[in-house]
Amino acid sequence: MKEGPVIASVAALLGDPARANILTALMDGRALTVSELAGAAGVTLQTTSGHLAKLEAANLLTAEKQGRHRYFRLSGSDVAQVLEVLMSLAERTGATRVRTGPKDAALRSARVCYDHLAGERGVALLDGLRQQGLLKGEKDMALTEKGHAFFSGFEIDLAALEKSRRPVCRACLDWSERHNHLGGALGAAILSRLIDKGWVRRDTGRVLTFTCEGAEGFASTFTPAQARGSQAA
Amino acid sequence: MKEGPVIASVAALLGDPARANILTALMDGRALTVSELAGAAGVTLQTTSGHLAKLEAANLLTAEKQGRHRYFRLSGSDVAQVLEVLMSLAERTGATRVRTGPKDAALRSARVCYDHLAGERGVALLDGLRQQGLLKGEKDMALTEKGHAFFSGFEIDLAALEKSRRPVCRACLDWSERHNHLGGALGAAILSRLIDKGWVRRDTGRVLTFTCEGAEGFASTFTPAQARGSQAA
DNA sequence: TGAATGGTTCGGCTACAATCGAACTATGAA
DNA sequence: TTCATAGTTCGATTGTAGCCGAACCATTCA
Repeated sequence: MKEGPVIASVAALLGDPARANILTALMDGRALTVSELAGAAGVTLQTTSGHLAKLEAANLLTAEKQGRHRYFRLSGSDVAQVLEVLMSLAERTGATRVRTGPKDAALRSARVCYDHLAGERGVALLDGLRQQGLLKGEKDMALTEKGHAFFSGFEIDLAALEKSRRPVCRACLDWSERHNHLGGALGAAILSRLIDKGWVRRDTGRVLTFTCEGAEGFASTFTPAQARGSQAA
Repeated sequence: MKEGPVIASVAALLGDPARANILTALMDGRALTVSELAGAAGVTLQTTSGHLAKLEAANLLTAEKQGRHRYFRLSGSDVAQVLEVLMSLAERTGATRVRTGPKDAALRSARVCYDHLAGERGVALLDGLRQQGLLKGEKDMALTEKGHAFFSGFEIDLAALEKSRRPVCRACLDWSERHNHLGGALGAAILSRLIDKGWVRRDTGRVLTFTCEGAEGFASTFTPAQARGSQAA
């Protein structure tokens, strides 16, 4: 049978510190150049190039060339999900060190997971959508009629989303919260809309910052009145 | 920040072939001795001992001594879940080689994931419970009243399950099916009940075999009439 | 054209970690 | 007691993979 080695090869790829840094740097879903990744990984350009070749060969990353740059991104949100699950395990087993710098708190509050919102806010978003009856289902979720109406009001082009081969709604396990948040095409669309509206700002790394009116708007839009009470700054 | 290394250390543990074999051998939730694991890993006893020490230090395994044996088991079902997710990714990215021996098909049909039912049957079980309105919710699922009644009829002591600190219902991503199946205390209890009733037999490894009347009983109990049609042998 | 920037390839160095033989401890059986 | 089985510890070996310096392509800009 030998199924062990199957997971071993991919796990070994994630097991090198430099590569792990590269992958987590890409968890925000953006595409980065080799030099940027070299900076994130803390190794030289040559070394980074070698790592990227391996990751690409294993289909964990995809590359595209633009001018004299090569941009790398995760090959799919499932890669990001594996990373989140691993962080979750690492935390449970206490492999976690130092603990909670100031940035850590920000990460727990709101961060980008590949291309959608994660952290407390991400979980709150999904819960809110469910409580308002806009979304139904468990793993393969779907929008209700009410949900369709809601999102056209929110200026999201659902028809376009449904055309792509990417699932519209997808549950994604949240590393810090241990609940699901909303991924998929809709999750991505919501985040980009939040940014467009100026509700959310993208900091360096994966941290997302809610503006003042953004926090209010978010809460009143997605978090129904009865569900409030635990909304940190 | 350096969060990369956090996942790197645990991923590196999973990345060694011998250790990966050890862990997958333990995925059926049973506790195995050092010698048994040495056999599964294909290395000598000394080497195995070293690996086990590392895995235990990282809290991925727990050990207990019994006479002159030492039994190792996964430290929790979350470890099993990480392994399943990794397999899932390995399959998607095509790290999978040779493909589908006869045993592979059996594994896809029904296998044990830590201590509960996985594979086609596992997914069917969860779907069936939902369709019959016995279970509700998405990630943190819960039994409905109807569900409570149903399982006392099935001779499962729910009160006992609820006393343990382990969650009663837990969604667990299925490696082969890419859907959820039912883990948690209830998932474990159901599987052990299925075995007690003689509906399911545990083969070597993780394969589960349904007896003839077991397959019938399972279908009529958990799979409501309208959901049938795709039940392989 | 030449210069500068972004990436890749090559070769050699280094370090680490997996492995096993052999010696040692502990439990149980005769 | 003595023997046998289960497991650990130690030391030495080995292989491999990460790393970087240096040289080499490729693209853009002047």
